[in-house]
Amino acid sequence: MLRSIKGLKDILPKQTPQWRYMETLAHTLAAQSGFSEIRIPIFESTELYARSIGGETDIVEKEMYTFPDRDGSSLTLRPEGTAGVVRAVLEHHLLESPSTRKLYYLGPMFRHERPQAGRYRQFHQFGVEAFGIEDPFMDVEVIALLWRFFCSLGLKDLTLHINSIGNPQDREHYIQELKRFISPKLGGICGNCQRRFSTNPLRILDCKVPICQEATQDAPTLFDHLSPESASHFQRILEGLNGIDIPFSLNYRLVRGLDYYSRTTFEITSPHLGAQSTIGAGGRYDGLVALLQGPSTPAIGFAVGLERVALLLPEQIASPQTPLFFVAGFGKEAKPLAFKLLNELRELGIQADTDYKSVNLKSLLRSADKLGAGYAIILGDDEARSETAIIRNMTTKSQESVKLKEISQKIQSLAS
RNA sequence: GUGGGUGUAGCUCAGUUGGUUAGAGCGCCGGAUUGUGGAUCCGGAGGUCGCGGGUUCGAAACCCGUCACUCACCCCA
Repeated sequence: MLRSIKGLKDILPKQTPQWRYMETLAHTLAAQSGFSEIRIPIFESTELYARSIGGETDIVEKEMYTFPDRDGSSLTLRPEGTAGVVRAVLEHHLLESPSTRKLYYLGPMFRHERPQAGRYRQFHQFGVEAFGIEDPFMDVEVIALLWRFFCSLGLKDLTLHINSIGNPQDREHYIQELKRFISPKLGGICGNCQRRFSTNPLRILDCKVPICQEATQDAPTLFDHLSPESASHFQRILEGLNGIDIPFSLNYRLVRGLDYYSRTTFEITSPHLGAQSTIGAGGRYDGLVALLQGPSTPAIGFAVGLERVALLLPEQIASPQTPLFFVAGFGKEAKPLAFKLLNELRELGIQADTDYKSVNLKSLLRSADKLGAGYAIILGDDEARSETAIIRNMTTKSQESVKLKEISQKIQSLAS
């Protein structure tokens, strides 16, 4: 049997109502907060991602779907949304107008990772980006939007983790300090962390191996090495969150995996998921626009992993529906008339269906029942001869005979 | 990339220390008075037991390999 590609998932009819629910809410809440939708391509030049995400990161080193175009240039399926948005913003001069400085997107991303609960090779993100504002209230606004999105979906037991990783200079100083601290303990930490010591020392802080956690227990914190500007910026964000009653957990060990992050970083986790418990995360990336040869522009954003959110949603999403009219036409004479009626109902905007597989009244009504029809329109040869049809209410079982000429009008009044 | 777990009907799963026609529930189709659904009862269809090899008189079961799925490491949304 032909199967889908590893790590790619079909979203089946049973699940699509959940997805529509999430997507609708994303559009609504983003628009409420003044974000405009942007739709960017699904692949870009490899260089864009390599430069913005960082050449040393796992994403760029081993997770990108990279392929040559016909002319030999290297293209990559987008592994995240921010880089493409920044590229588009610069290409179309969107920073010039206040109305296009706050953007959001929704769509699939691609990373070649080993699939796992809540981790797929094609996954969907809802993300926002706000450009040009350094004010801490902007950080709070973005976090508040993320928080509101999850609360509106009814998600429970969430934790907002927040930290400031400072500006690049702060981090440089801190990394030196951290290395000095860990250096004498190097023999006593896990092999992974020994490797990280030279590649990405910050990551040692959030290693889950007990011996590493113990070794870094009294390590200096990045928080204590923030420049006065970064520290006060961060302080004002925390005050802002308190001011609007968003609970948070300070997590001095929260590091982000992409190179472009600076200062504020945050993530929201759920205890009901497996190892991949982060459902939304983001932070500032004040240096990225300039890195991509734009004007020096502060920016902040987040991304939500929609598959992970879907895992937390109840299976049944109640969607208010208009009643379904099931047209049960059978018999040589009646069937064409029934089809005509079916089509007419649809033209009128009424939800109507039938089942061509069922040939007698019994099986037609069974189908009507299985489809959850509110009414069945019974039209057999007897009715055809008298130019009538029977409207049967499937819940009350009451039914009445109606002239074909008047039936669509009658149905219209029942449908509303 | 590394490790663990699991592969039997459309779905969820039984299947005894290896033993002859591989089962159940749900779902699907049909019947129970000719043109009236759901409940009940009865019947039916549907399976190369993931695939390949081996052990054996005999393998769904044991062994080896392989593939797929899955969870975890890693990483991240």
